[in-house]
Amino acid sequence: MDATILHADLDAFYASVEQLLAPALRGKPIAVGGGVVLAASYEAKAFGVQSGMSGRNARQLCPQLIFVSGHFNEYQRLGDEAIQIVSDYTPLVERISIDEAFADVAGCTHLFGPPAEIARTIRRRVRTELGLPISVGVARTKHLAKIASQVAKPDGLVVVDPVSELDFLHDLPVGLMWGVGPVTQARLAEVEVRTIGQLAQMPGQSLERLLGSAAGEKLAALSWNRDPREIKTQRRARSAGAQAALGLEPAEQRIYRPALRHLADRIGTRLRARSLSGRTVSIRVRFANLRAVTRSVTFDTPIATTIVLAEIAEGLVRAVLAQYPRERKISLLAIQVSHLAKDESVQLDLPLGSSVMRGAADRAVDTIRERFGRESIGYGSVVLNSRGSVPDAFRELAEQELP
DNA sequence: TCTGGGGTCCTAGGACCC
DNA sequence: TCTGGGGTCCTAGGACCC
Repeated sequence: MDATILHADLDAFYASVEQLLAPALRGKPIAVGGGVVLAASYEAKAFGVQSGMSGRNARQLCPQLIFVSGHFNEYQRLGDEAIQIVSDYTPLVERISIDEAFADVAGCTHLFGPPAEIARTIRRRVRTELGLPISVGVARTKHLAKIASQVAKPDGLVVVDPVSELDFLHDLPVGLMWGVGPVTQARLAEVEVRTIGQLAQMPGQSLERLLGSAAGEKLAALSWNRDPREIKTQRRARSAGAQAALGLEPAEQRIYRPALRHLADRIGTRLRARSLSGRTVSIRVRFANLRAVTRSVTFDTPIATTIVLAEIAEGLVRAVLAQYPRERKISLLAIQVSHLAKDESVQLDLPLGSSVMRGAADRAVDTIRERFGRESIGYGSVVLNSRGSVPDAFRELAEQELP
């Protein structure tokens, strides 16, 4: 089998877009965001600045760091255009996020040349047409292609020849593997496993004892480059959620009620726009000490109505707070809706009643927003504009396309 | 290094059914 | 009164990814 899987990944995407838009920022350490670093340029990463980090910490690591507020619409547009360039060569494209996609070019090499040639063309076009650096990995499997693009960064191309796959793979650190994060890495380090080759040498049983059966089995297979995953052009959303960091607020109804309504509103709008609804509603409450508790309920009938979602969530939050009476402050609230299903005939067979009225009210709000914008009507963002909050535009970028 | 917001998948225990 | 085994679903928590 040939190496026909490409993994294309825009480098330090948000930061690169900012440097593209403002040439004065090129070559300088910059961070998108303010209170929180949403993205960092390579120059900033060299100082240890990472996304997710608080702005204060980032500034400590890199005093000359330049903060810029994001051009979120540009991220969406340029991300779409980059993926479009990949799609010019094959319909088998699996978009992973705004700035990253897999592609299988097996069926189009007769038109465009060998995979490595296609990868070079994509990189050249993204550079000349969009002005952005993109790294590409080419290999026989998705996992290896993804690792290859990481190794290729920044602004590089790595092609893994099928005859030397294991030579390439086995010297690399385990942290490059899909599914190995800080916890797994630490557990492996305890048994002196640091490279993928060392992982491959571990007996399957001890690996499964260390990491659990699913993870152990998966990593064992990946370490020998056995990756059964195929390119999925369509993926089905399994949940939709929203969360808000509150800074630190009293655990009182006047705080959590409007916050939950706002979150329920965000989720409800997205679900209804796709005719989706979900049977399970989960909430998450994080206390002052960052300990988080989740509660969920599952119903026979699916839900997508804002006010129903909000009321269920509020009930769950109240139950949590009653269970932890000593926790007087909360730092985060979240709602998730899962067990999603497409609504075929939403209200048709429901008896007339309050839920129908509520659904109608939601659709009216949805319509008004389509016409006049999201801010024109709805639940105020009362508590949500406090310290830790992030622009709505950024949230929208993070949302997965619901099918 | 105490950190935002969007997700996916896995595990372990318990309820319940056959 | 004590006892099996398999399967499915739900819940709570956690690891991981971008």
